[in-house]
Amino acid sequence: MSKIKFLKPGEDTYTEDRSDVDQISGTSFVYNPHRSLGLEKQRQRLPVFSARSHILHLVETKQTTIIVGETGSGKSTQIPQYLYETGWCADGMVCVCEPRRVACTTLAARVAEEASVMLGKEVGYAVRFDDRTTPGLTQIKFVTEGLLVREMMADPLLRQYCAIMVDEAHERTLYTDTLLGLLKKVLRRRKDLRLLVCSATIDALHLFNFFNSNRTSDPSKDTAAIISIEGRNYPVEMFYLEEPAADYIKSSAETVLKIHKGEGPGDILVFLTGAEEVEACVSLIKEHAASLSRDQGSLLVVGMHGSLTSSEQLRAFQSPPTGVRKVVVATNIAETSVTIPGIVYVVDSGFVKIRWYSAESHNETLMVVPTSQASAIQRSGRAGRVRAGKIFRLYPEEQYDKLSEVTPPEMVRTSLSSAVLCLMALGIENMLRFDFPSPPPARHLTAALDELFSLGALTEEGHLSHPLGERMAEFPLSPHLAKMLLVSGEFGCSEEVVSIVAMLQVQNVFTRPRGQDGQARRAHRKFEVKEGDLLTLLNVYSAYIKHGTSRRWCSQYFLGHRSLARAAEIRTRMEKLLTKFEIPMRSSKDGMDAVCRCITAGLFPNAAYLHPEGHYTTVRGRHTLHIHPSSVLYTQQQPQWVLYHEVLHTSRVLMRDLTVIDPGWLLELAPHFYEKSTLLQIR
DNA sequence: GAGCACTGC
Repeated sequence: MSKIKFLKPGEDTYTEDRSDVDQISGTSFVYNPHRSLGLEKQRQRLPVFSARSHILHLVETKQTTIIVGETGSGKSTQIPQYLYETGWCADGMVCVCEPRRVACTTLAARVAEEASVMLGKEVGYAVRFDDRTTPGLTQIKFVTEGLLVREMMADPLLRQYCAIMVDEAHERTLYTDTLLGLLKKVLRRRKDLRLLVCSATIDALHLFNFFNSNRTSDPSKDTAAIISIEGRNYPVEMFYLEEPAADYIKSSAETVLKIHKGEGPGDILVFLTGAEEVEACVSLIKEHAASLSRDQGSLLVVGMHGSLTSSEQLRAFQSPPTGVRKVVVATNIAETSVTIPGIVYVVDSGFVKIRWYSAESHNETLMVVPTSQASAIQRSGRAGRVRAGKIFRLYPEEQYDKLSEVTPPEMVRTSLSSAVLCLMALGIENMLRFDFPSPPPARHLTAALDELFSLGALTEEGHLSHPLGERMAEFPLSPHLAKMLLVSGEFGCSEEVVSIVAMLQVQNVFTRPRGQDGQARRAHRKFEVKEGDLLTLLNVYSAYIKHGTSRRWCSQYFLGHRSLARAAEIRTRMEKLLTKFEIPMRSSKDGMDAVCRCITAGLFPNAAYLHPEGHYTTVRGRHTLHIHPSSVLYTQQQPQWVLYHEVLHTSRVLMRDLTVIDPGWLLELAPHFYEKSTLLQIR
C-alpha cells in the first residue's frame, strides 16, 4: 500500500472530493483556485489521476478491485469516468452506490459537469422518490445502496450494469453488507461483471479476503486486488489525556477553552454522544466564554445533532464574524453525514451511541460505548481538511490501543427481520448459510425468522409465503407495518391505516419551540384521542389534509410542515403499492374499532399489559416497560392493554407510539401467537 | 413527569 503523501499548507490546493458534502454545506463553498484551469486540467490534478492506468489494469484483470482511497482523492467522481472513457459502458452502465442520498445527487451533478452533459442524461442518479436517469442513454448512474438492493428484486443479476462501484463500504450499513453478500453471488454467475469496493485502510484486507475466490497459494490466480490512492488531508497532531476524563462533557468544555486560549485561529469541533449532552456542553462552554476578557477574543458556540430542524442545523455551517472562533458541539452526525467547513481542532470524547439488538427481548437498545479506532481516525480527519490540525482525545494513549479496530457492522448488532425478508425475496433460501461479509449471530437470524413466521410472511417450511410474504418484502417498511397495510383492506380501513403508517415514518411532527411550550402542548391536545398515539397521528394527518396542507395552519398548531409534507409523499407511494396489490382503498365508517383491530393484526407481537404495580409487562418474554412521556396516554388513566410501535431504552425501558387494545383481539387475530391460557393467566 | 446516534428503501 502506498504511503500517504502529506501536503504542506500552501504547497498545493485541490478540488474537494464531494462524496460526503451535505446539501446544507452548499451554503458554504470550497474556494477552487483551479477554476480557470478548466475541468480537464482540474481532473488531472486529483491524486486518483496518477493511479488511473493501474486501476484500469486491475479492473481489466481482476473481477473485484478494493480501492483504499483517502478523503480528497477524487475516487468517487473520477473512477466512474475512467471506466466510461475506456469503453466499459458499451455493454451496460457503470453504477456507483452511496450510503446517502445527498452523496448521490451532488456526485452525479459534479460528474455531469465534468463530462459536460446534462444531469439526468448520460450521467444521472436514482434515489427513493427521485429518479434522474434516462433509460438507454444514461451511462453513469449514482444510486443509494438501498435502491440497488431493491433493483435486484426486479433484476437479480443486475444485467443493466457492467461495473458496480460500492463507495464508502467501510461504513458497513445494513444495506452495504446485504449488497456485498449479494454481489458476491452475482459475480459467480456473471464473470463479465466488475466490482469496485471503496473502503478505509483498516478493513480493506477483510473485504479482499471476502471477495477473493482463489483457493490456491498462487497469487496470480487471485480474483481480487487492493489498490491504495493517496488523499489530500493535512497532517493532524494528536494529543491525549494522561488520565481518563471523569466527566467527558465537562472535560470537553475545558479543552475547548484551553484551545481557545492557547492555540492559533481555527474553528473547533467537539464529538459527544447525544443531543442532551450536546446541549449541556454548549451551555457549559457559553458559561466559561462569558468570563473571557476582551483581548481573549470571543466564541460562537453552536450545537449540531439530528433532532434539530434544518434551519437550526444551518447555524453550524455559517462562518463566524471575523475575530470570533466557532465551536460546533456535535453528535456522530458530524463524523460522516455532514462536513462542517473550517474545522482545525477536534475534541473527541471517545464515546458514541450505537444501536444494539437483543434477541431475547426482541428489541433494540441505544447504548453509549467507546468508539472504535476507525471511528477515532475518522473524527480526527475532520481536523485536517483545511490545513494542518490538532486532535484532542479525552482519554490516555494506551486506551486507544485497546479500542476495537472497527465498529461492528450494523448487520451484527441490529434487528434482522427487514434484512432477512429482503434476502428471502431475493431467493436466498437458507439464511444461516448466506455468505455475509460479517455473519450475524445465529440467534439474531432465528429471532428474525420467528418474527416473520408469526407475521405470516413465512410458511411452516420456512419459505416466503405467497402472496403475503412476497408483498411484505416489497414495502420499504418494517414487516409489522407492511403486514398492517396489506391486511387493511380486509378490515375496511386502508385509507386510515396508510395515513398512520406514513406518519410513523417521519419525525418531528409535533414541534415545541423554546418558550412556547405551553401553547404547543395546548395546541397538540386538540388532536389527542383515548385510543392512543397512532390514532392521534391519524387525526393530525386528516386535519392537515382538511386544511389544504397549509403551512400557516401547521405553525398555528405547532406541527412540522416539512414532516407532514413528507408523510403525504410517503403515503402516496404506499397507496400506489397497495393499489398494485389490488388492496381496496376503503375508509372505516363504523368508527375507530376497525382501525385499532387492523393495527393489532400487524403489531400484535408488541403487546403489553398493565401490571398491578403500575408498570407494563410484555406478553412475549415478560419484560418490564413504561409509557414514554411523549405519549398521549402518559397523562391519561393507564389502559389495561396496549400495543407499542417502538421501545426506547434510557434509564428505563419506554414504549412509544401506543394503541389501546382489547386483549380479545390478540386471540382472535393472532391465535398462533397468543394461546388463550397465557392471556387468562395474565388477567 | 422524561428525553431520541445516524442513514435509508
